[in-house]
Amino acid sequence: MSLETLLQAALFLEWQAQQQQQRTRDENDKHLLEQEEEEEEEEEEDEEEEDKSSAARQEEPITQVPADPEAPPAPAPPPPPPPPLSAPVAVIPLPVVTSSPQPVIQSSLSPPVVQRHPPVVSPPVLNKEVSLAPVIQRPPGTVLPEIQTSSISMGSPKSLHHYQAPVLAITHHLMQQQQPIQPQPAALQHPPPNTPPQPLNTLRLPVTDDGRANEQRRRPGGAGTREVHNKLEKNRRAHLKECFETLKRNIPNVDDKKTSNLSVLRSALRYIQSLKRKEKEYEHEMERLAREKIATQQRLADLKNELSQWMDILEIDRIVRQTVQPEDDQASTSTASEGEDNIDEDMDDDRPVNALSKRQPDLLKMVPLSAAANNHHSTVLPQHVSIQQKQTPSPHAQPQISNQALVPSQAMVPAQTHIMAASTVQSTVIAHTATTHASVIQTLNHVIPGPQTKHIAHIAPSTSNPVQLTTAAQPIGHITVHPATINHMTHLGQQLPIYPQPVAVSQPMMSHIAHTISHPQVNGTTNLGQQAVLTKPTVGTQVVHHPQLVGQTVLNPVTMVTMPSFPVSTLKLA
DNA sequence: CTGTAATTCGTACCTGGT
DNA sequence: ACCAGGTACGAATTACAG
Repeated sequence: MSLETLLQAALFLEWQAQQQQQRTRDENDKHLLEQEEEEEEEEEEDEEEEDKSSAARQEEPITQVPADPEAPPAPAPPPPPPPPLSAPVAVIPLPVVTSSPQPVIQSSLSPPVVQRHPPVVSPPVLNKEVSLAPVIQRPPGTVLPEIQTSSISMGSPKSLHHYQAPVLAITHHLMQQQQPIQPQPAALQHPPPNTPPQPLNTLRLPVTDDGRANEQRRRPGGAGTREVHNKLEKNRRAHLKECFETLKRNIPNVDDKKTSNLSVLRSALRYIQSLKRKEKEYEHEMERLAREKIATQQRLADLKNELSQWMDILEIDRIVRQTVQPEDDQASTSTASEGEDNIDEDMDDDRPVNALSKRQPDLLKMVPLSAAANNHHSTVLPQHVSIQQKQTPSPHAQPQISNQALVPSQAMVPAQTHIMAASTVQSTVIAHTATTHASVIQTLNHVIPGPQTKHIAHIAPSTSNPVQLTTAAQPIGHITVHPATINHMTHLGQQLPIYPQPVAVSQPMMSHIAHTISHPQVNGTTNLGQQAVLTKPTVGTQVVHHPQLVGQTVLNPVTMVTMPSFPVSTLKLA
């Protein structure tokens, strides 16, 4: 009794020790298992392909199996049940069962006993408790060597570490090794009564011959190697089982129960196929998104190009507008300044001319008539004036420039002059570029061309190189930009070079300018330069404050800057 | 409907062969 | 180390008698 208890206690302690070791190994093994899962999945793909074919094969056979002659073998087992005759076998264990001190080990050991030798314990009279009895009652003399051998074999880290088998499997195996001993006493006492159901294979040898079996087990290369082999095989099965469990855990929607290894493999196959389908779908989606991205980028590039082209067009328009502005400004200026009071102002504009012609016939004489006759612009100005004044319809066709530039009012703005119409709202500075300058001169030429109108004979600095206008008329007077004008201009562009020298302006022009710059809207008094001195023309410019314009906003102020040698003459007509 | 025997299925084990 | 054949067991299912 004491030896048995000591033996069981030792086994239990050993089991605990191994369990602790295994716990430490399991942590490391988890990583390996995870790696193995991947390997297994790959393997399973191959296996499953075979399974598919085999499954298809098996499914058919399954239905056919009942008809197969294999059915007879199944009924063959019935013979085994009949042999329940070994009642005496159970007689011995019975007293021992009551003395079994540790039922825990009994429960773990009991199944193998029944498995290994069902014929021996098979008698229906005996319950499992009866069959358990031999386990506890095994003779110590035989058990100890078994434990030693088993413990040695189990102690080898090679086998344990190799398969990472669960502790239970190992311990179970360890205890199973004790089992062959159990039947031995029974076998010794009771020769195998039911040999027919279980064929006389090698398993019988250790059972039947106690001493010889032990010798064979210990004998290298003999039957003793079977134990080691069984153990390794058991570890292998345990490993395989662990892998299946791991695989099962990684498959979604798989019942923990009712899942055989075969079903696990099938579900894994389905899962892998579904993953592959999803992968393809995602690849297609990525391709689509990539194409969409490329198309979007292309569209963006096109829009950028279009935008840049539009910017260029706008820039060109701006430049064109600036070049054309003088004409428009000139026209609009006159319109703005004379629009509302065109009746009166026009009369004023005309009157001075007439007055001028009357008062200073000499000046009129100075204007060459041939120039007026040859220059087609001579016909323009009257037309222009007539349009502005709305008094006399244009007898002749308007020149191209005047078509665009000479816009009398908003009501008469044609569709093609929308740019100028928009620009008339704000004050405009005629840029000081050469082209602008030329255009300014040209515009002035158009607007104030000839001697017939006697509006302007010459606008040019009074220096040695004056800018000669087409009319080549004698300067009527000199004008420098009024400080107010410059003041008004400076806020638009302070860096604009102000032409310091006086400019010769005809009387009507001077009158017009004087009228405009003296408008209450332009009331700057800052003296920006010594050159900015307004000198009244000698011809006597009339400065008229139109009552209707007082306090009103001039819609289209114009600033013209005149430069000397290339100069941009700035004349602000506010 | 219930209890029991028979059957099936899945799993574990042993063993020999490769 | 792996595999296949054979064996055995437990659980679940099915068939059947009472």
